[in-house]
Amino acid sequence: MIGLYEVAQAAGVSPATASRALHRPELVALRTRERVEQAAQELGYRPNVLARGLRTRGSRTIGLIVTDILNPFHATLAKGVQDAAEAQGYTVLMFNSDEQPEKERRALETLHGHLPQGLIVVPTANTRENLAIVAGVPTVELDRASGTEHAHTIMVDNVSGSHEAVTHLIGLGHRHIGMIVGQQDITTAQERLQGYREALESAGLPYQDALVLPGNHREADGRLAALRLLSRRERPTALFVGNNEMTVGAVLAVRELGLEIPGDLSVVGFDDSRWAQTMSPALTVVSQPTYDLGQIACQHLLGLIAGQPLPESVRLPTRVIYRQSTAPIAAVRA
Amino acid sequence: MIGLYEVAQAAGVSPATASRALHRPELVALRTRERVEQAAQELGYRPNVLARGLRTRGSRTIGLIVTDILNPFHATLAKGVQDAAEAQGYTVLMFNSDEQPEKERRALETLHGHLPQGLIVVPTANTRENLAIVAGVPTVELDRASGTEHAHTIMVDNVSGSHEAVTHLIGLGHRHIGMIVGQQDITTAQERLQGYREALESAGLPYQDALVLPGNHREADGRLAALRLLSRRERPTALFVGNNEMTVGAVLAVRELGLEIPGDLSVVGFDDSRWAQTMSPALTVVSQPTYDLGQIACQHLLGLIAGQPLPESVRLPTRVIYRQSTAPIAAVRA
DNA sequence: GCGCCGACTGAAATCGATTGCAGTGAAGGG
DNA sequence: CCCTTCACTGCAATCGATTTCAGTCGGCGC
Repeated sequence: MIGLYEVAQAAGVSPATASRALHRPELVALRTRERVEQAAQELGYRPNVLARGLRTRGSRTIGLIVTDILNPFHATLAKGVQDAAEAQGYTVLMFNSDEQPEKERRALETLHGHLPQGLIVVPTANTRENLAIVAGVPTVELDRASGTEHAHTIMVDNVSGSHEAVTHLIGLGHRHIGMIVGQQDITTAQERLQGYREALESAGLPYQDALVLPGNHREADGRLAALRLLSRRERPTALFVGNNEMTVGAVLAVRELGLEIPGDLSVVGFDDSRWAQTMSPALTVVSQPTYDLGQIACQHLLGLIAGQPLPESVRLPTRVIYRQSTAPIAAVRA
Repeated sequence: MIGLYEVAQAAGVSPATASRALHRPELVALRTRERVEQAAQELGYRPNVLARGLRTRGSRTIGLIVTDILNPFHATLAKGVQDAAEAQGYTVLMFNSDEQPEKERRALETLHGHLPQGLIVVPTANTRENLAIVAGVPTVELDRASGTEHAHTIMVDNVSGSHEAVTHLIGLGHRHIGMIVGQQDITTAQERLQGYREALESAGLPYQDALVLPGNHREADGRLAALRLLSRRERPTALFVGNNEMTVGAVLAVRELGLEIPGDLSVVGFDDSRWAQTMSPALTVVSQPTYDLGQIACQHLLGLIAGQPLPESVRLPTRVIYRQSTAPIAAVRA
């Protein structure tokens, strides 16, 4: 392994000078610096991040914990974070919590040993307690809030997105609008439900508990919830699903039941995806600036690390994309 | 920060003994060990991975470079690798090359500084040269081969999968079978094309260059290639697409042209996905044991690190999943 | 009772990079 | 011509964990 020592030898200086030449150029004579730089170049010197991190307590590493890398939403977040980190010379240590607080805890413990300079986490139900493990490390919560006081959060405007989507359905004449929503221990699910309720309220429609079914964020849950909801005597004419995975399940359930979209049922999903774009009919969705969310979270974190004053909460806008899965209720009645 | 020193103090021993107590228990008296363990527990001691890695040159870290984390295939590989690594107490440093040799090189350089104990890479076109950066580090090539001599590779049986898929189409009576295939600088693309050729040959059908169009692995390329192929005077009656992303593009192109699947055209894709399962009609595909591929690659690598003798090349089987996107040609003629 | 063995423990070196402090030499001012 | 100053460089300590080597101490055999 080529170490600083070898470079120093080759350049005929001490390791101390070599070190300075490479990252504090102003402290070293020009000629010396050039010799060192050339030696480093020729030998293919790469600093040992471990040694440097140990000494400076600054590993130029940040941690990222997402809940499910197989979910394209999270994969996109991760890419946003990574790209932003790489642009600033930071390395990302990524972990999956699979939505399990216990796995999240283990990930945080592992991470802690790597002395990360910052942390981005998509919280699970227990994140507030788990974060104690990395107390003192600048942290940004992404997509959801853990409830920790004064935590920095980067989220989207779930309430508005949800509100707009449901208002759209109401505008099409729908009065019985079902919702499949995530567990209420997660802020995104709470907020999306809130948007649904507020939209109904704005339109003077009653909120019916029976039309709202919870699911555990995954496809299978979405399918079961949709099957139940659509088997009711008085079937909803529209369905709003609170996340991307459950939307897939819900659409499959609709097909199983032999219902036509949007003829028998209008459907709106939360979070756009290639699947939503290419299924037929293409799905109307509340889209989120997912990649930006990741990038901004990372930039925000790097700002925190640098000690910049930053707002505690950032909300990015959501936007409804109108496609072919929603239609006026008239079509149904006809 | 709680270091080994603090633990040692609390237990009334030297750091040396504390260190041994925690990971070489047989060298320490039982009572001492218990005191140290309890102290570590109470103080919430977590070893500093940097210091340990520096000293032992074994960071219990492996590197992973995939070409596109947004591609569910790669995300699944990554998850397989991560799960296997975590099970053995290894941490994964993941990078994206975005199919760009230059980004791959940078990733390798960064990785090198982290002294990984092993490396798993999905090669790009230049990997053979780039790997010089981490010479000496046990490396496993995943999904593709870089061409490096004596490299360890974990791949699927592309030739068979491709062969079986095309033979299936031939069996349905298809004689003009188009193929959209990746750039030939990547082994998977070469092998899939080879399977296509061999299947034709086995059936005594001629290979027609004009029916095979290359694409750069992405959706847009698949779409363009399909548009070209399907606009020919003598339109193919079946289409075999060599990877998942291009398949999406191809299917979109088919829709644009107003063709029915499988009525006007049978389609087979390579690599299963949720999209393939839920599009209508559901897509016939050559499926790969993607998650296993990642897991096995990781286990293989950990085996190499441990110095086990292992075969240089591992091939996992592919399997054709017959769904609704393929039909007898009779239906077309009728 | 003496000596030896073995089980444990601790001091100190080590990994590689960084950095406070001190030292060197040359230049410049008086 | 001497002293100060400043630019530059090197020594050595440091980060935290591991590991070699050299003890220490009790116990056991003879």
